Amino acid sequence: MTPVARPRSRRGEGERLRDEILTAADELLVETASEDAVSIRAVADAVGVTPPSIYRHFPDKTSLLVAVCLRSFDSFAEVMRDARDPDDPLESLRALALAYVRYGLEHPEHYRIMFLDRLDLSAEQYAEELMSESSSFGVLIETVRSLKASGILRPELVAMDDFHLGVLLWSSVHGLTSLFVAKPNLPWADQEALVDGACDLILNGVLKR
Amino acid sequence: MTPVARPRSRRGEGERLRDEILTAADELLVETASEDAVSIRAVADAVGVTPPSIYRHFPDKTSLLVAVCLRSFDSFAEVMRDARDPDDPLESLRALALAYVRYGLEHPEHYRIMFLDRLDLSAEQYAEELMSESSSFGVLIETVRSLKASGILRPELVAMDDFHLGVLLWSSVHGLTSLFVAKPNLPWADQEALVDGACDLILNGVLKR
DNA sequence: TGTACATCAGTGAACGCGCGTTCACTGATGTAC
DNA sequence: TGTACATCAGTGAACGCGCGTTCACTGATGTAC
Repeated sequence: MTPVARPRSRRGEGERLRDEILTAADELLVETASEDAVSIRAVADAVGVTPPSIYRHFPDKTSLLVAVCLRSFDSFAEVMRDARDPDDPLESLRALALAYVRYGLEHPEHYRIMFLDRLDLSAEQYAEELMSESSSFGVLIETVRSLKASGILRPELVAMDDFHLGVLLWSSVHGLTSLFVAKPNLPWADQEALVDGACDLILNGVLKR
Repeated sequence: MTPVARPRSRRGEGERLRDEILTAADELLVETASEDAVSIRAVADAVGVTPPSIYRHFPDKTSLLVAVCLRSFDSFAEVMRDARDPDDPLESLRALALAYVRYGLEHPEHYRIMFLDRLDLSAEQYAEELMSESSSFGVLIETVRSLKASGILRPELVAMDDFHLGVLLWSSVHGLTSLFVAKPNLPWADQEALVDGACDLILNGVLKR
């Protein structure tokens, strides 16, 4: 509402606005806790620019949201990379699981657009995301390989495709996280204990007898 | 668009419209595969009635959606009740898991409004839903109790709160299901194999060594 | 060094749309006398 | 048996809103000569 003074970018620095738009969209998402509140007009307002300016950088609203989503993937992947323990694959798995759930609880709106909402990337975009070593899934796959190599996994799992096993582990933590994020009114009682329980369940399901 | 002829209900049968509204909203949800398409106006149109008529039966749009959601809970619970095997708790667990994922894949829009979307019931509504023996969660809890009684579970799990253990099992299948439903473009390769893998993981995590 | 000009970042006004919701109403139907 | 009337199911028209998007434009800025 209150117009923000924003100086026009210098010639050749037009791309700066693109970044400001993404940042504003992201902040809007977090502050309003609602994807619906991230409208072209609201973003333009937040940046201090008129709506048509957005179209100079994004062909339509969906592209803007996808860009916000890709940004989230990056920051989420960074959290995952920081969480892993390169020396101990089992410890790494546990640490990743805990960091994963924590990220969801601390950034519910980001978690939503990445993993819960209707907003779906193209198969190609996903393929690229999954293949990248530095992506969150890449970090998981790396851990899967270390686990296999360490010889502590059940043999059926060692024989399993990396991607396949990665998805199973992912979905195990995603289940609890997405329920927490999507249905905060459910009487969870003790979320932390549930997370611990989920970790134990995964580890017990995964380790050799 | 084409006006549907709908005769006015007789005196005292006004409640019939309420049912027609819910059915129309449900069909709209399924046909358009989009919660956004379920607007007061679209529902009124589908029933063959003017928008203000909706307000005779629902105070606002959210109440209508909640009613649709509660209906979904009922039909989903019926599927779960039919899936269980009263004689074999372990078989029951596996059957529930398979039926659960299948339901999600076959009714993605219902799955969405029940477990993925922003639409959140009140804590009281959830408590009632969870407490009911005939609800889907009630069926799960019943299976949890049989499992505990059968003596095949790991002792830590037997010591665990029923609700707690129920949530863990629930979240295990919800993880995969919600990913399938929310992100159909992800290159899943073989969904069925993943479901089998998830079941095995759960059973291995849950059974005595 | 000065100036004409192309380029570029952004504007202002408007488009048509569908939405949730409110309001005063109408007209068929069952009921009381 | 006939009629006045209250009730009830639903209507018609309108409200104000915010949305995505398009269009022709403006005016500052760097550059070529």
